[in-house]
Amino acid sequence: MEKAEIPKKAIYRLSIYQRCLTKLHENGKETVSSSALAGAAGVKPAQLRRDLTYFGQFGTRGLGYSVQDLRGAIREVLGREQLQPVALVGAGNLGVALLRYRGFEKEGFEVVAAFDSVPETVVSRGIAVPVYSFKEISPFLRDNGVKLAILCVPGEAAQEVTNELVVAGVQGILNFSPTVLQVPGAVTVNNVDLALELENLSYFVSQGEE
Amino acid sequence: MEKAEIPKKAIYRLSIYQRCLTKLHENGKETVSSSALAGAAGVKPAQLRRDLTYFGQFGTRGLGYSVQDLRGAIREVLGREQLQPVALVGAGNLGVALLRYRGFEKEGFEVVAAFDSVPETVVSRGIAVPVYSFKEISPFLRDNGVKLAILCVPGEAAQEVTNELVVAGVQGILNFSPTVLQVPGAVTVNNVDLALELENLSYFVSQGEE
DNA sequence: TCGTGTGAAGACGTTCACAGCT
DNA sequence: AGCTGTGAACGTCTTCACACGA
Repeated sequence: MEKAEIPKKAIYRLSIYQRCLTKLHENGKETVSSSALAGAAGVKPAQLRRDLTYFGQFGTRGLGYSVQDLRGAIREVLGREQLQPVALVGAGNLGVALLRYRGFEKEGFEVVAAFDSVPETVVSRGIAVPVYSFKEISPFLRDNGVKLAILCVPGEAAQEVTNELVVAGVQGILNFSPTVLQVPGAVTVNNVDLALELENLSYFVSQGEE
Repeated sequence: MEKAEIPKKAIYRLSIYQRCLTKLHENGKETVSSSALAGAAGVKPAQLRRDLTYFGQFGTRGLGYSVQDLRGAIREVLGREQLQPVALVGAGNLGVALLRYRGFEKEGFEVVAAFDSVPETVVSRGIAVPVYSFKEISPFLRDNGVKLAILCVPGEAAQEVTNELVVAGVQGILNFSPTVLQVPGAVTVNNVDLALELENLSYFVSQGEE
């Protein structure tokens, strides 16, 4: 992997650029300048150009970028060429909430299965996804080539379940549990910690009072 | 505000340190060294010490930190001395999911009200929080001194609703909508973008295949 | 001339390494 | 002796400013 020098934040911004490009595309725009696109994405033009050059040269000097082409290029970089299957592990309060939410599917991810330690207890109202026991994790993920997992188990169980996911071949984990996960270098963990985010806001709110 | 030089990431780490301290406290530990606490939090000892010195001196040289005292100090820094009321705006799929989740309350935040453009349509099963119309946002938030909001409206409505929240005195917004919000400098926005996180993982997963 | 691509500078955050207190 | 607190070095990301091509 010779791309070690790409900032992780740049990958996030790539997704944002893509959204903006989609909007431009829907509005019939065919080309866009770095300043226009950067403005829409909430970054500086130089940053946008730098981010893109991590992956190649996509623009035409004096003209800008082709909305169509750039969109395709970013999609390819992000590995979103084909639909990615996702497993959801831990169908407790938050897990079921996310299953009901289904916002992932709109964005091109398919939650193909859910797993819970006690699958029978999962209230299945409004859930279109099958719920299996933890025992099925390894065989199912392997057989279906699932490489992405959404982890919503309680903090105490998180590491243990994670180990199982890693053995089953999962390479990316979206971790909603309040636990710092230990994983091999080849596995990526993105943490979404709702309590942490609120606590963080709390700090800035109390700042303002002084 | 003379604390402009504190990295935002440091505030997040503070929350993590606090969780570790709580665990240590429950285990009856009275003091802890920077290396032990840093290990539990998944950071380097020097980073932990640096983070703490942004806010003062809490340790004893040759000895370490008092678990109890440090916990109190961090709590104070984070502005978590008293219960913070939170409003949830946008009771669609995700909004209702989060109301059902109730994981915030465990961590000391109270969701005091929800708002929706069509409050009548909100399925109230399992929701203990009153749902009001958007019109009520300003008076309610003002009267109840709510300074934190969780925003779960669709992307198109996000900026408009945000403006209203800002006028109503909200200073911190946890934004689940896929929109880059424009807010005055005194307002903090933390973005939680589930699709973005999955897309990001998708990049790293496809990296591994090459 | 216009806007991209990029070397160089700058800002920011992290880590080192050790001075200094207990 | 042990561990914190911190100046200084380092690495990383961002921004500038301009050369270069369309």
